[in-house]
Amino acid sequence: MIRLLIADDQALVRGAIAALLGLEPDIEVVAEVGRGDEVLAAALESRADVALLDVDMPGLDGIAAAAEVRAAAPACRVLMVTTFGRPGYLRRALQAGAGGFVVKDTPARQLADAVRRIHRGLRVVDPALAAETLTSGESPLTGRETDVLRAASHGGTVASIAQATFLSEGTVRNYLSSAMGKTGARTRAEAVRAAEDNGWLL
Amino acid sequence: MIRLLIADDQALVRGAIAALLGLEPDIEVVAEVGRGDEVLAAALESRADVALLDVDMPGLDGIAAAAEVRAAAPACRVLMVTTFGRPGYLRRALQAGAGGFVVKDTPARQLADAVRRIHRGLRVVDPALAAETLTSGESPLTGRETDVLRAASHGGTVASIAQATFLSEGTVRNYLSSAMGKTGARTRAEAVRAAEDNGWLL
DNA sequence: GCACCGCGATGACATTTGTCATGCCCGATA
DNA sequence: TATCGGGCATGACAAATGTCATCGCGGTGC
Repeated sequence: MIRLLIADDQALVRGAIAALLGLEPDIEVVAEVGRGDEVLAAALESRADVALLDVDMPGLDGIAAAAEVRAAAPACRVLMVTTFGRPGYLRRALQAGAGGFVVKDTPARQLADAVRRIHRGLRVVDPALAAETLTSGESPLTGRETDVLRAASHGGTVASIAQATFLSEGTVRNYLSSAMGKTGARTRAEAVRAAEDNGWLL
Repeated sequence: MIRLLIADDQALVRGAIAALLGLEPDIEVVAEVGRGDEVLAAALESRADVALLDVDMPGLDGIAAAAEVRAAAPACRVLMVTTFGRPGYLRRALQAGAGGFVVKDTPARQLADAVRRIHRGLRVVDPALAAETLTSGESPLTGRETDVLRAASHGGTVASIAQATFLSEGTVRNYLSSAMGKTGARTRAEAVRAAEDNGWLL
């Protein structure tokens, strides 16, 4: 019997996945949570064998939650599930100790198999996403560039970004410019979008 | 027996919801599709009583699909499901003939009840979202303002927006400026975000 | 008919943004 | 140690963006 923990912020999806996997004879759903910062406690208390974690969650994102689980409950393996197949997500999830990574538009019947593979210690990675990750490479953005771009992602002015990052306005413009160069964007908004699509802002 | 059609672009979610509702004794899932432009044909062919439609789908968005279904298969009632509780979505969904509207973070067990209510011709609307919709009001944006803002939502320059909308650059700047005024935004990107959050760009 | 309103357009203007040359600091390397 | 390179920071300058006043056109409604 595989003891499974499910973490997803959308209650409907969480419950539906629980119902789907609950139909499997060898899987038992022992915990369901809707926030990243509740994952670890639930994993410990329920003694789950496998944790199915969504990347986008309030409180703590799924990748950080995966790292927590791997550190404090090494017996519990992690399978990440996400809506967005972003190269950077896959890379960081695996670095955080996740055993697998699937996107939400994979066929439903494959999910149970993925859980079983993870439980046996095997790796499960979407092949297309893996290829994309390998070709896209790691983030070319430097630390401050990432900070500034993340601050810019809400759409504010340079002045507000400068305040948020404790930098001079000129410096902010500089980092934005350099980030735009590296992403091939002609606009700040394009750069933000490109970086988000690659998962470089986490 | 309620004959149910499920439309959602994420195969995993679609399958999981099918599994969840398939457990109900009085519900039978008779069709599953992953694109908006496949909804109508599937509804007709499967003679579904209720269509469960996600808003975000490729091909044709769920609201347009709902209008199609109501026009060509009036016997099939529509329940919209969405990730984002945007005021404008609810308004337009109901105008398109949907009988109900639920967000994906409602508890899973309520979904079956919602389907039954819809089947009986009742209305199902998330109360919090309804309140937000009523207070936020209809879109204050004029047609062209919406067009320009939508074209701007990808982050391009004024020149590219002008090309895409067949307008002069000055005119584009004017519409952007006026949209920014109406949304209370200080930046084009902020205006885009505000309009998206309200569902005004659909 | 006439006022009104949304749409499309223009040009001038002040601000904001993006680009560039430059300098500092620190760690790596010859 | 001397030098090099990369990340970090700044200010000046050019280009783009946002703002404003104004105009003509075509419907709508009184």
